[in-house]
Amino acid sequence: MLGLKWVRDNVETVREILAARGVKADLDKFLDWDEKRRKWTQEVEKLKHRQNLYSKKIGELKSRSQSAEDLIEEMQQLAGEIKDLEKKRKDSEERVKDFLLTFPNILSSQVPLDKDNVEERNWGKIPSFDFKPRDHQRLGEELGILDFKRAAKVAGSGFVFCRDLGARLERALINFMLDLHLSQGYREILPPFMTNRAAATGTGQLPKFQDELYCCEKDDYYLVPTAEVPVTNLHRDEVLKEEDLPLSYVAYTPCFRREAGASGKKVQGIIRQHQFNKVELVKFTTPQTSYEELEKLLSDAEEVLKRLELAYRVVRLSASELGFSAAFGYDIEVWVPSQEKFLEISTCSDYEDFQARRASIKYRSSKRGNTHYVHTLNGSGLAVGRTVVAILENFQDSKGEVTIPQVLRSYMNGVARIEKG
RNA sequence: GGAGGGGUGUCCGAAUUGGCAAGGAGCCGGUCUUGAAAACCGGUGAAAGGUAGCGAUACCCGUCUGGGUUCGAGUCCCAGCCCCUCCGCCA
Repeated sequence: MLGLKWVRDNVETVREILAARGVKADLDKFLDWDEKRRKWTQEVEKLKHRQNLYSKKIGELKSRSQSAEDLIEEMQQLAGEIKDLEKKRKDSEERVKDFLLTFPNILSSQVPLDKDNVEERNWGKIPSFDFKPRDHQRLGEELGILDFKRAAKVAGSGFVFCRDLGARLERALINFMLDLHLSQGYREILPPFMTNRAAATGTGQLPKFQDELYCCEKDDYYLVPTAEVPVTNLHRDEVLKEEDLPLSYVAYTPCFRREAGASGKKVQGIIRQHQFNKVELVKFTTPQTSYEELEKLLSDAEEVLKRLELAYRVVRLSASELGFSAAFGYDIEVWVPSQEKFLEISTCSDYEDFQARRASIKYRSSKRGNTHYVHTLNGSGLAVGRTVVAILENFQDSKGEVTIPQVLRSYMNGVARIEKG
C-alpha cells in the first residue's frame, strides 16, 4: 500500500507508475473521495469537540445536582448530526482505503521501463546432448516417479503423485535447500499453511488477487500461495528493534494456487501445478540496507543452482513483469533442455515499505526514537517442483535415466541414479 | 462442540449507581556514595492513526475488534476474535 498523503502529493508520479505497469485505476475518483473524506472529517471533529465540552459540563452540573435539561436537549440534536456525518465520513474513508489497496507499488529507478526483462548474468554451461532430450513429464512417467493420471483421479488436473525416488528427490531437495540457507544465516520457520484474511491482505494477495487463492469459506481461511504470506505476517502489527534487523527467515511450505485464467494455456507436466513445494527466503530490513540485502538474498538463492550444477541466468524484471507489490526484482531462470530455453525458478523482490505499510510492520531506531516502516524482501530459494524438472532434464542420458547431483546423494541414502525397472 | 472465567500503557493492576482512565513496577534525571545497589526527590508514561497549520501546537480518535443504547460508555446490550479452566471428541 502506498501512503495516502504521498499519493495525494505525487499524483502525476502515480499516474506514470500505473501506466508503466499497465494497471488501470481511477485516480481522479480517488482524489475526489479523499477530498470529501477530509471535508467531512473536519466537520465531524468540530461537532465532536463541542460534544465533549458540553458533556463535561453536564457532568459537572449533575455532580452538583443541578438541572441540565436544556443542555441535554440541545445535545440530543447534536448527537443526531454527528451520527449522520460520521456515517458519511466512514464511508468515504473506506472508499479511499479500497482505492489505496488496489494501487501497485512504486517502481525503483533501476526497473527497466521497456517491456522486456534485462539479462544481468548467466552461470554454468548449457548441456548439449547427442540424442533428443526427453521432457521431464515423459522422463518422470517412464521412470515411474511422476504419476499424473492417478493424481487427476484423486484430485484433478494440475496435481501429481511423486512416487518412490521421485518423492525422495523432492524431499531431498527441500532438506538440501533448508540446510544450505541455514548455513547462510537464515532462521528456519515452519509456518501455518493457511492464513486468515488479514494476513493475505497484508502481503498484497487480497483484495486484488482473490481468484488466485484457495479459500476455506466457512472459516475465511486462505491456503498459502507462497510462504511469503505467513512469514511476512509473522511480524504484522509489531514494532521491531533496529538492532535486530535484518531478520532473515527460511521456510518450506507447499504452495496452493488456483491459476485462474492460466488453464487455457497448456503447460506440461509439473511446471504449473495447483500445489507445489517451495523453500522461501524472507527478510525484514531497514530502508538503508534493503537493496544490499536483496543482492545477498539473490546470490543465496543462486547458490542452490550452483551446487546442483544447473545452468541459469538472472534477469532484472521490467515494469510490466514486476509483481504488484514489488518495487524491484530479479528472476532466476534455469535451463530446460526439452524447451531449449530458460524457465523461471525464483523471483527475488524488494517490496520496500509497501507490505510493511499494509501489514503495519515497523522498527524503532533507538530507545526513544521514532518508528519507521521496515522494508520487506523475499525470494524463492527455490521452487522445488521446477528444480526437479531441471534435474531430470539436464542430467538424463540416452536411455532416459537420470544421474542425481552429487550434493543431493547424502540426502537420498546415497542413491546416485534413477533407473528404469 | 458444550459450560464457565478473562483481555485496560513496556509490564502488573484499580476505576462505586455510566460523568476528565487510579496506583505501582519500569524508564529518564537528580540527591546520597570511592563506585554501585538500596532509599529518597523530580520527571516520563494510553500505542498507532486522522484533521488543520510552514511550524510550535490544537483538536478528533483511542481500555481486544465491530456494531448498538445514551447528552455522555472501560463500565450497559448484541456479534466476533484471542487466552485460561473444566467436559466431550480426536492424530
